[in-house]
Amino acid sequence: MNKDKEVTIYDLAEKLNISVATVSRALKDDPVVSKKTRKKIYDLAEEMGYRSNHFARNLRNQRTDTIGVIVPRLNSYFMSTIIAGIEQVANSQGYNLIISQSSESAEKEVRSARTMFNNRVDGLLVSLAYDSDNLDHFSSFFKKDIPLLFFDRVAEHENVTSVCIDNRRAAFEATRHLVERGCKRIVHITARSNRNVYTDRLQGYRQALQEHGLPFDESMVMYNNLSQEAGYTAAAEILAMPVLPDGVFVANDNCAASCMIGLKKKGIAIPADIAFVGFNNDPVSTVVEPNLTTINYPGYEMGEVAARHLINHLNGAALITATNTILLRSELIIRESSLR
Amino acid sequence: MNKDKEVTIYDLAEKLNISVATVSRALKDDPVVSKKTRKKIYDLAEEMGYRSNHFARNLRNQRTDTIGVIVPRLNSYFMSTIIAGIEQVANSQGYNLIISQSSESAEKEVRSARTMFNNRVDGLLVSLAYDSDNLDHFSSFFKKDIPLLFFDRVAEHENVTSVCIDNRRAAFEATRHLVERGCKRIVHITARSNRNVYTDRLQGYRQALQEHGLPFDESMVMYNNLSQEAGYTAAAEILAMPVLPDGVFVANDNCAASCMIGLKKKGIAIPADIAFVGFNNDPVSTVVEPNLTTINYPGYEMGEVAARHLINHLNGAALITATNTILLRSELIIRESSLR
DNA sequence: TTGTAGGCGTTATCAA
DNA sequence: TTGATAACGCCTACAA
Repeated sequence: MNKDKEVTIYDLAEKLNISVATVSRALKDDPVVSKKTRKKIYDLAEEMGYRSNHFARNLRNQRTDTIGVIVPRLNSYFMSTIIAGIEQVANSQGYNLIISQSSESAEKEVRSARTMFNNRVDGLLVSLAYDSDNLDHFSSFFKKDIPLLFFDRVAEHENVTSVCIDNRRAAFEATRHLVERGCKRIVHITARSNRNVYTDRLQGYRQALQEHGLPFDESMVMYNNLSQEAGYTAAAEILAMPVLPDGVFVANDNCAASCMIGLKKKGIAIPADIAFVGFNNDPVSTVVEPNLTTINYPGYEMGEVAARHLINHLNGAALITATNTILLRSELIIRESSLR
Repeated sequence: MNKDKEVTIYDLAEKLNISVATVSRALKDDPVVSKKTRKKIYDLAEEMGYRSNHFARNLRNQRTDTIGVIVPRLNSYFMSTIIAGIEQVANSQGYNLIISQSSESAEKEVRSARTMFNNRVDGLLVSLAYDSDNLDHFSSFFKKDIPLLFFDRVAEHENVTSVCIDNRRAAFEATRHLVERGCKRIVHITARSNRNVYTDRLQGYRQALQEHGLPFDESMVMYNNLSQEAGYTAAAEILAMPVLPDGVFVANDNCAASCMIGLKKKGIAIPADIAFVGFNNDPVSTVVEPNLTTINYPGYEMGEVAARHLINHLNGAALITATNTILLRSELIIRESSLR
């Protein structure tokens, strides 16, 4: 057993006194190779510890069996659930994953895209950063017909399929639920961003108000980064309002939970004084008291669907450009935070 | 601009009437190439949309600039924080990440290891699965001197550096804290696993009891998978105990939080009746009421340290085999759940 | 400072 | 059914 040298098909061929071509064919289960030869080759390969060289193969084949993934942040329960779904599908189909995070910066997203491109990924899955406004950094992918797919944080582009939920509708239902529970002054806490997930939710919120004859008041929309800390700040801001709201719809559970806690500390009763609805169905939503009414966001499923769709395209089983948008089902989960 | 053909250094060389060798050198900023030529080459490369071919390069260089990462699960806040740290360092050093999850199954871990090996990762970062008991599946890495590093869920091996916290000591401090708060009957909830993180915590728990003259009672140790659901079940089990405990130390915040909630629903006052300490400092710990006393686990930092250490070794800046274990600092964060 | 040429390990084409 | 051989794109002695 040679310790410092890789075994190649040449070694196998030489030892068996056959050609590398035959070895190569046998290793790919080409039926044209006789059963006997094939077995001999497999056995020897096993014995000598042969492993195929991906680079040599990729160099020839012009494909990498690798899928690139770019996400805004890795460290959230929500995003990691999506990635788990992606990994599950990709791995079962023999694809590797290269993952990189844009840290919510358009600039870093550009760099990540370039890296992915240079690494010759077969396809790319992207959830866009807060502030990345144009898609020029993906043009190299379009030019080379490398399939691209957006998930969660998406954008319109003729060559790209988007996988997401109907954020407008989900927000509409969340807000309507509050209205039906008797709320008349509903605050919406969201992120200042042009990303679909936020603009759509804002739209759904507005629409629900409108359809129920409630006025839309720009001062009732609060913008922050939706972090836990931001939730506490938001609580303080709410308390400082001339007239307190009676409902709050937050675009993210973590922020909603800490906001609730901040208010409770100041003696506000939830849901009696102010009802709450969050978004995502994060683990915190069943820990905070009262448990948080929220939108169930199918993260794992979204990852699976995105990966499967891309891979189908890669295998020629489906044409990605034919699909514009895949909407996953989301639903309102009603818990105590809104039951008043 | 050719649309369907890759630009190679040959194309550049031909167009400029120089040799590929010069082009290759210029592209790597070899100082031996004259400034003028180098500029010409860079400009043309830019203009023609040249991108280096990683496979060809890897095929020559026998390295991939890729680090493999195997983790038990991707979808936890805790693990994704570590990965974010790894990504940050790896990316800044020009390394790519291939990530795969073992889903807590030794069998899948074996497969993942093989995939990583075949992908010729330059190094491997691993957090072991619950039940993977031997390290045979990494022997191919050892044979080829591919550096391997364990983090969080580690195991002893002469060729592997481990990055973790002092779980025994952290658990000791957590338990001691409960004792100092007057707890005499302390339950420990953990996972049934031989992984260091659990055995060490159990040991720390035992030691703290012992040093404070409290008896260790095997029936006070409850084993489950530390999930949120398991926390509710644990609450029921605690309520069914002949004598209620007055303190609970849980090896994971998520499980601790839901256990607290389960108990509270049945009228148990926390911390007055039963004090709680968790582990990890997960976001839920500041959402659950009362806020959970816990061990702050430096996940992001752990990811950074693990990645940096591996890369230093790869760059020849440090010898990985010389280091046995890197212990990160963890600390007890005292919140209301234990203040009685 | 630049050029020549061989080789990294595979696969596909053509011929036998 | 098998074999010989030319790419795939890059890097690096060695030579000039």
